[in-house]
Amino acid sequence: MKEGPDIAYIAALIGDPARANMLTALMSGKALTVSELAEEAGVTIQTASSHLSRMDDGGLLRHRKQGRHKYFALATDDVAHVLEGLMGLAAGAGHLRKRTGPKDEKLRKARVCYNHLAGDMGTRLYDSLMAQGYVALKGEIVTLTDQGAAFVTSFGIDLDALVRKKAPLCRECLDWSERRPHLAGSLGRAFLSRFEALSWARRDQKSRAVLFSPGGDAEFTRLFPFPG
Amino acid sequence: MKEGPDIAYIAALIGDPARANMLTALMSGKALTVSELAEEAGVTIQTASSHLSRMDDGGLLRHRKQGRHKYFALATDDVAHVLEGLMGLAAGAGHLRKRTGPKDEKLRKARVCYNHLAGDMGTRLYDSLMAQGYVALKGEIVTLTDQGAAFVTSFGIDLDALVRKKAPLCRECLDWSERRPHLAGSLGRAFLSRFEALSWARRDQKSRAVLFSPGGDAEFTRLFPFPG
DNA sequence: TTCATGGTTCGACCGTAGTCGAAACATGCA
DNA sequence: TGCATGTTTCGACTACGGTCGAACCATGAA
Repeated sequence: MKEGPDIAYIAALIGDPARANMLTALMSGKALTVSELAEEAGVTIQTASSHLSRMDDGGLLRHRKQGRHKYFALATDDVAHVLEGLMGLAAGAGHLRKRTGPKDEKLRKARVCYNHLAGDMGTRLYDSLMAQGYVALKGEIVTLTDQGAAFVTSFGIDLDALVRKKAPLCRECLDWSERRPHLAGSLGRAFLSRFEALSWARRDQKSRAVLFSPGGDAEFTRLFPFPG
Repeated sequence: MKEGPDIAYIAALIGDPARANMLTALMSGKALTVSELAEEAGVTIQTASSHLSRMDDGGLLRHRKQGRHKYFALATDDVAHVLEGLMGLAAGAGHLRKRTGPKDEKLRKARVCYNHLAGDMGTRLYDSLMAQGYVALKGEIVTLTDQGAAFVTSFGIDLDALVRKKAPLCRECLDWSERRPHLAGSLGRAFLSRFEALSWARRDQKSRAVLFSPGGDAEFTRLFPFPG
């Protein structure tokens, strides 16, 4: 009857609690097995299997078979982007699944958004890179400046390796807790990896939280000062 | 059990066909009455009323009572943004509600995205403004340059009036058909209004399509040339 | 006041889709 | 080959929620 894409189909796919739990778990960026996702969603393996194949068909997920395991991950960054947007709407409407607690506090400070850093520290990183002239918006695309390239390399990121990949280097991603953009793309991912390699931060095993050590926090603030 | 916002609640709200139809209709940016939306969704007025109040509670809509009419609109630009993202996923997965036809062609060329111009011409406008240095990305925000301000004013847009409003002047919005950003925000809205005022284009009454006249198309291309 | 129109509430019906148990299938290991 | 583990398929149950008819409420016009 109507024109345009069938948004109800996709939204309904996301709109089931069990599936939403799995998708949220996959926002960690890690590929997870059917059993792990069943556990996350609080549902038996059979139902999880059914849900996962439907989301796969719907283009939300991609999978990789490895021996007798089947690993699922979000299909694209776009999917993660939409999920983050939905989180923003849900948070804005005051529909948190759990009232704000200590865990929530950590998530707002720093967390993994698919594969890059989000939350307060994510937006601070982005703002600081902008303010120092390391990244700039050229045309519709966020680009790394010459100074930025030098900085990134000196920071220990193998820029050439990133450039060789097809994936876009820089992208904006809207943060649900800060309601401002932060850095995504392969560079965003590289920054997070580098923070972990330097032992500035480590990922919480049980949630999306990224835990900075006191020393790491200090180094981070030194290198990425507030723009104002 | 899980941390974070309840995305299933919001997604399920969008995921019902009747509600999705109403939301899609509201992407035109026009405020519509209960009866009109019932018509759009192909459902009786009672059920429409129920759906609308639920979406209102969920923060997706806002409403305004006017006499015995009740007008509904999307609550914020963020909602429109997420809907556009969902359309992108649905289109990417090949789930169009109707197979591509002549109407679809027009939508891809130029359409209304909430209140601003989207589709091929929307992204062309944005790219051209960027390339000519009229807008630039400063920090995390898209800003109008001094030259841009002069241009906009000379084009007949009352910039002072826009600035006086609280709403952000420029924003990016991701286009589902082009898969690239275009200009949103109050300036995006103002451009579309100006195109209509100049009779370069008019809105299709029955769809989200924006129909450019041959003359309007030529003027548009002259003023907003391809960046390449 | 009376009437017409737009919207809401109530109650009942019904179908879809989420759920799980059981059994089959697949893969790796000994 | 046999066994253990991971995943899928099948079938049946159930409940949640979308739907509508009917009656009720609200507003504006005559």
